[in-house]
Amino acid sequence: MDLRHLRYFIAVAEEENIGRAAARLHISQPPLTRQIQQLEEELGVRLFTRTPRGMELTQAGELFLEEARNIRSVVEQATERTQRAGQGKLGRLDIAIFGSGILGIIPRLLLAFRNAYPEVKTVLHTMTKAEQIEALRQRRITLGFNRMLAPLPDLATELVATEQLLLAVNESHPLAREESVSFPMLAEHPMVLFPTGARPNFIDKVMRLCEEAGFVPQVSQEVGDAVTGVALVAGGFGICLVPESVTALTLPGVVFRPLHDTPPNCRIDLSCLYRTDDQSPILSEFLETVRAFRGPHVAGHSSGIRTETAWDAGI
Amino acid sequence: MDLRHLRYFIAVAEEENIGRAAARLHISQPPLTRQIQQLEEELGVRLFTRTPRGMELTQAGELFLEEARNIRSVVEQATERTQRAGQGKLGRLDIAIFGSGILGIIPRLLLAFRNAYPEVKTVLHTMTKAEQIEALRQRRITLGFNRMLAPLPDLATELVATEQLLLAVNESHPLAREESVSFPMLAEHPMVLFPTGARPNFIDKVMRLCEEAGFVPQVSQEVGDAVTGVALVAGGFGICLVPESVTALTLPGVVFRPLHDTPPNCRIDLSCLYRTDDQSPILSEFLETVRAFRGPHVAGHSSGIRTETAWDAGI
DNA sequence: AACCTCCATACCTTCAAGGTATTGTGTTGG
DNA sequence: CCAACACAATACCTTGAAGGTATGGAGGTT
Repeated sequence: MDLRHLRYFIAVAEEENIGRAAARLHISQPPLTRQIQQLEEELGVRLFTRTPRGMELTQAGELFLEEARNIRSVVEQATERTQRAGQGKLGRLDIAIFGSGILGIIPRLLLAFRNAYPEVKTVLHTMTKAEQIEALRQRRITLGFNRMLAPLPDLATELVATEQLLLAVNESHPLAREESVSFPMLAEHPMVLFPTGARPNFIDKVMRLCEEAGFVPQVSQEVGDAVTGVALVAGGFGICLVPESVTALTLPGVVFRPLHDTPPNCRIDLSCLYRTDDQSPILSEFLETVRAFRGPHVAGHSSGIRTETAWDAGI
Repeated sequence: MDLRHLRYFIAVAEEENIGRAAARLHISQPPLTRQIQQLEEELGVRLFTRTPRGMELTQAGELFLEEARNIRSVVEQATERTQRAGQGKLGRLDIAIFGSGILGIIPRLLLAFRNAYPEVKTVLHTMTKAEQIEALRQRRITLGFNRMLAPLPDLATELVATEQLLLAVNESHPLAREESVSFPMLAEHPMVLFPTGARPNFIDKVMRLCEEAGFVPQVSQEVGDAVTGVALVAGGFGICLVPESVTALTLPGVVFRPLHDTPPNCRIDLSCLYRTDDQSPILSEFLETVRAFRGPHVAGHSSGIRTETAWDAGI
């Protein structure tokens, strides 16, 4: 049995006349007669009683008509859903974020994507950079957000945004009295650094900037993520350089101060990471959303900065 | 798209290898490759990613696999249900019964049929003989139960059973003192007759039997059905001849007495009536059940009596 | 009786599914 | 590093079934 048989059967059942049904199907009458006979033979069931006025459904035929219409609609829905899946409009996207990634840009980006593609279920996983790379290679996730991603042969990156660095200080700290601070002013002040773990990371960036400013920072503590770093600042452990998105987090006693006289590379990137061999249309659509989102939000700061450039600036 | 495409797709998706899938489908590899390409092209969706180790489903392909399996099972169920419908094992049977038909044999017959064909929904309609004939011609019912059915060109009958006649009398009536009664004893006693309506009917039978016994009955009242007749006997309106199945109905003050020295035609038939042109397998199965049921239950009384004979004996 | 309207049958044509042989492309093993 | 292997893709041929035209045959109507 074929879907063609069902289409023909439905037409004959509705027209109650083979000739008219054949016209509707744009075929001639004899083949249609044969297809119906064939269908009846294959099922072993008389679907029509032939009357002088045409074809009349038997009770079994009535039942089969309902079933045939049902099959038709199930097939239609299946193809439609599959096509939407093929266009990246339906499905599932597993995304990894890092610890403080829930602050700032990422949630707004995810919201924009979910509004544009409501039928794509996004699943968030919190992972470190190394875990993200591992998970991408094992295909447990499709995309990861992170900073300072080194180029890898099997993984590609797409810049999402670049952010300013800000100084987080305790309100009782001498530097809190400044409107804004410059790099050399940071020398001699104990500094909280993050994250621990795989290099290169934000620590290297800070170390290099300090070095360029002519000093080596005093490390008071190394911690896992920016949120913990700011919490230590609140506790008086020292000062801490953070990306601007961390200001979304307000802790009592902590104030943020901009940096002045900073070199052009004194910005930190936020990128997403994915398999170069991933052809998933959902990923493509997500990356399109990222590009569209990056335009209005980082224009003037980093528009035109390519993945490679972001990396070069990163270390 | 064809059901063949779905079958092939499922095989390839399950084997993750066109060659093995082709072997499983008993075709060679190249046609299968082409069918899959064709399916992808028609849907406009890549369903597989070709790897050196075989075929791997894309996300859209995973979705389509679920859909394809679903379609397959829907089609299987549709054919199976249609086949059962074609064998008369699934569907609906509209049956008409007459007023007192709910007494006696019919409910037992219907129960037997429902046990044998649990998926056939039987719908009962109470109709007079004339209404049954009309409803059969309009196809509103498939089968009617009645007594004393005259042969009609477009309708056929099947004898279900023959029943004895019994005398229903009030317990205070003189005839109630007899163990059994003979026809001549009925003369002079006012008699309740039924049913009113289309002839020939039970009245004609009773009138003829009285005539053969040499008297014309005194009619005290004509009523619509046996139940009303017996109710009038309870009320003292007179005596009433009824088929034996009416004894299922016990009314206070009414007793039933057998008739003795009765002629062989002093039995009343119960038959079912259906269209001669009705090919419905459900009807055939029902008639088979009737025949099987008639055997053990009326053996010795009327086995071997054909439809025509029943009628001949009826009037 | 002639005609009309159906469906069914006979016979031909064509197109696509299936087969065989082969190529191309990655991966693996010596 | 080359040869062998495994896989899908392509080229080309064969065949079977779907579709077309012409016609038959049955039941009903004027």
